[in-house]
Amino acid sequence: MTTSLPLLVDDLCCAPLGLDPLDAASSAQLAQAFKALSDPVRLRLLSIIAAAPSGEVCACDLTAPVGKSQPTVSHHLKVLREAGLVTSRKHGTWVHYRAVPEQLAALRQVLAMEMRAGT
Amino acid sequence: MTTSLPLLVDDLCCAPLGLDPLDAASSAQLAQAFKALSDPVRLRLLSIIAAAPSGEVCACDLTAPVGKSQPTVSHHLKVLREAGLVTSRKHGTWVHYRAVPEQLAALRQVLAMEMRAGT
DNA sequence: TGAATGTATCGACAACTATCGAATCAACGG
DNA sequence: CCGTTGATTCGATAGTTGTCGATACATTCA
Repeated sequence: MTTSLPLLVDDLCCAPLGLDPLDAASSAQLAQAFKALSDPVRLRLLSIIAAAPSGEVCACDLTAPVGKSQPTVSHHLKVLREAGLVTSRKHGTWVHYRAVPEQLAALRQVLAMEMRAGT
Repeated sequence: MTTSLPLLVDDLCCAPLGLDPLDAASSAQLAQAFKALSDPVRLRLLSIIAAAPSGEVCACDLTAPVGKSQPTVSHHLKVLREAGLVTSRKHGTWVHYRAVPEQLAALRQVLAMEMRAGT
């Protein structure tokens, strides 16, 4: 960019960029959260959990709907948990999962980035 | 909450799941969109594009901010384009990228899944 | 205690991805 | 025409990830 001595070249290429909209650190952190949603199985799991009437879903009821093995589902639930999208709670032998609305809201807000474009 | 540890536990593991909140097809399609956001470089690129005052950003001005090689940036822009998050427009020698607000809005709506939980 | 069941972890493998250098394509200017 | 510049594509490689079977852990029940 900015070739050597642009004489007539000033208007054509680009309007000046906006200010730094997302630094490297923030983007890395957010990317991890979005990465948790980048798998169909995890999306379905989260969807099932979030849409549960009681707000909680037993892990034992999550393997069948997604059609994956129990270790696989456990792995995906761990990813969702580490991304802060769900929380787990032991209830006797079982583990109940619950969505974290605040985290979902945070991601929603990031996707509203185009709103920040002034003028 | 409520009473804890019932003795004859048989059916009480889980409250019945909600209805199918996200079928396999939808989740696959959505996962692809989120996957496009699951990389820090792509997030920054989209952020820069979306926050541009003019609404468009030349590809030539996108390599420096993310600190990646030009082919790499081109690759990421292609991913964003195929995910429907940005559109490209040739302007002479340069290519200008523009965010797609509708797609961002669609993803925001998906993240509002917990709102669909009735009761 | 031992058996049974629900979860989580481990080990391994196949598939995918990010990254870069080099080559190729496209468009403009002299 | 060529030469320059921007953008895409290609080939290769290192790292990541989804998946499952086998295993280990935890809890409840007999």
